[in-house]
Amino acid sequence: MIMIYDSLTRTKRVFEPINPPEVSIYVCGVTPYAESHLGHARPAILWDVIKRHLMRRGYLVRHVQNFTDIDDKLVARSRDLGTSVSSLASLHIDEYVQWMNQLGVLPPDYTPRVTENLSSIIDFIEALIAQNQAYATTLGNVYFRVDKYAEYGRLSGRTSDAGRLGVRVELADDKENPLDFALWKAALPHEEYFTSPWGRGRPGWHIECSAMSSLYLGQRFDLHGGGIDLMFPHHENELAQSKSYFGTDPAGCWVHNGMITQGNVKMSKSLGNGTNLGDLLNRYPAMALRSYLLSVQYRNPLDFSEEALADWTHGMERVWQLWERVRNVASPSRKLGTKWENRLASFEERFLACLDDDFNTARALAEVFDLVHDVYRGVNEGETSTALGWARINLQKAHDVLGLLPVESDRSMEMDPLVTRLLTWREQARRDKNFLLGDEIRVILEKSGWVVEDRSDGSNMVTRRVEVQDD
RNA sequence: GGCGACGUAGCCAAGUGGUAAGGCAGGGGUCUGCAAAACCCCUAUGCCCCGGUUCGAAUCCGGGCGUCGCCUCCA
Repeated sequence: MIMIYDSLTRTKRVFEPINPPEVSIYVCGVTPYAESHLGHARPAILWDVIKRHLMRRGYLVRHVQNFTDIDDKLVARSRDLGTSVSSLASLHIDEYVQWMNQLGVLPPDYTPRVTENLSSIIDFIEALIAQNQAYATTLGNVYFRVDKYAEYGRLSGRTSDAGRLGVRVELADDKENPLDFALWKAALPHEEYFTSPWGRGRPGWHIECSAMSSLYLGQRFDLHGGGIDLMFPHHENELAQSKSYFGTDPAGCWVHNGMITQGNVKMSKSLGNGTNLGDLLNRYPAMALRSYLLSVQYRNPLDFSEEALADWTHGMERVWQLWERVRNVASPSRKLGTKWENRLASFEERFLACLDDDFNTARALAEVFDLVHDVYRGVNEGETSTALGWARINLQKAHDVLGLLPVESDRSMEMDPLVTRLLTWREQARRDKNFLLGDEIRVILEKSGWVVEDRSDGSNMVTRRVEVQDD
């Protein structure tokens, strides 16, 4: 039984898919007018975990995440840069896809772009006009008629009292009501445009999601995701559009993730205070970053600090170290009946139960650390092969859903031939008991970022040091 | 001003009525040529403050104080 918190009803409820065993998911993606920052990785990783967990629980998942590849910011920025909207969007989409790939995020089944779905969007708008739920103006704009939609404000908890809702809403000359929002915006003479029954222009921000979610998933789908900052106005408007058109709630459950802040200030592209993902991925193992974002329950805000990330990475290194030791060991063959073994045998049950409860990845990760502890308890009792066998099985199971073990791209730290030579030289020195020389070589390697650790069996392990940037 | 979150050890963070998960840092050990790593043990009589409900509250209710998000593009 999976429990999920629904932002619309503000309750945690048992998840019951509309059409089991299928689960349909629509997540609001990014507007690729600038580089993605850490905040964009949170929903991507969250939904990746949700998807993997649902699949582990036997569901067939269909996952759609859009790209808003046309909007005011893209138009403005591409003009500033002297490039086209589509090439600016493609640049940032490609980068986003590459970073998500590094973070182990499985690609959504569909990643529709607004510019590739204009006919569906225009059809949707025409239908709303036909229902008298929207109106076109002489300026070539089309607006949604909020007054005609009684439930406006249901999702965000705002009343449709214009005096409150419209305090800071920009008044447009051709709106009947300041609360009305654009479904189609007329292009200015110098702007890129698409043609429509209302003239040259582009879709409003919210209509794309109503059109594309229904196109790819149907009038009703199971889960709708996005950042909490999208709840109003974006999701409120989207709900209004879809409910008006179809007469039913589009989503069975609305799932909103909390914001990532830095120094308690929200990261945002417009503020320019976002921590660049590419930079972080260069300096930390991708799985450290991924698991760090999962170390806080998704609805809570996550205040990012480099120090916290570095601390978290140290903790994860213990898990990775155990994985290195067990990745090729055999499955346990004997049944001992000890307490630690029983816990190892029931690990997955507890692990999945954590995720069943509103995808509590923080608790699931705590189970992983407990798992490490239980394994060593077995090792310390002399039952090494049984304990390590369980470690391999359980770490793999945790990894399958959470994604936390090193991937090949992380391990691609090909050593410089010079580093290899130094290591060989140092080994010879140690064999000759020339520890003074050996230590000197270790210092040299450390200065160039390679940490050498000697093991008790005579071998050694070389790792690249995680660099914590000062300030 | 309206709507909504949150405040748990030095730091990060779970926990929605039953007597404080987990991680980092810190202290003490084991192991090691040394070092590091790894492993073991220890570390909040208390959960922002004040009242209340209850046999029992970090958890529920009321009132404070503080922080943040949304109301404008935003994951």
